[in-house]
Amino acid sequence: MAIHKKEEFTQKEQDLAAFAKAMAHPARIAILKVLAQKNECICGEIVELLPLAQSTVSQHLKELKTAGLITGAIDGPRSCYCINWKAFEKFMGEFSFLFNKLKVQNEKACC
Amino acid sequence: MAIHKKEEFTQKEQDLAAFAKAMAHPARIAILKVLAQKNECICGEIVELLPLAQSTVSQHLKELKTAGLITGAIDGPRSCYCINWKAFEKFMGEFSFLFNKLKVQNEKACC
DNA sequence: ATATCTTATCGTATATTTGCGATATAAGAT
DNA sequence: ATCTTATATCGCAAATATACGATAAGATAT
Repeated sequence: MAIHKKEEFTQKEQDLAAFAKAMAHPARIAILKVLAQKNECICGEIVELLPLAQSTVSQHLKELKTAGLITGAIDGPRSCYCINWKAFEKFMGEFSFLFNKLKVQNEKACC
Repeated sequence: MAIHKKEEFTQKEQDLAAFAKAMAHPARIAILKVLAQKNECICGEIVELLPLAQSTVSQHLKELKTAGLITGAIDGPRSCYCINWKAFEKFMGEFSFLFNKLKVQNEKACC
């Protein structure tokens, strides 16, 4: 790859790609699903639900947190995570804007 | 990574992750944007619009096609690509179902 | 048949991701 | 202070992704 070319795209393109990347792994999808279903913020419960080592789950949580998809707070000896609904809304909205809106106009694709 | 663990997740989780992965690069977001904006199916025009070599763009197109996000057809000496709106609708719908629906119930997150 | 134009594929270098065990950190219990 | 419990981080190995030039393949024109 030599030199990254990612910087040559627009900020919005990079942001959408980063959002997608954060979800581009079944483990992270599964984590988000758990967090979405249980209103209570979870922590080590996730480790038990996933077929992965604790350190690996922690790494995935960190990635989701860095991407802004979830929030995390320390709760005594354990950590508590929640979905960041606002970030979700923002990105889903942008995707819809980019594609669904255009779809209405251009439904008849040529191939 | 030694052994892939992806297979240990549900098919739906894997599918959503694959969909997200296909969009997890600004170049592919940019390609989708171009295809969404121009109703005409494009080909080498994309190469001119992106800051990437022709072979790299071709590779990204292949990934999008493999993921089912775009369709491709040979048109004389050139290739013609279009967005697969149905796949888009399907995946966006699943994301909405997974997260937006739940959001209504659980808006008051604890962190 | 040859030349040209467009796109796909191959080979390869480098960067990033994924996963785990081991270890650190931090809070609470004994 | 020490032990346990929960979580984060480090270090490493293996797998994937990214990018490009070179080359192949296919269509059209000369």
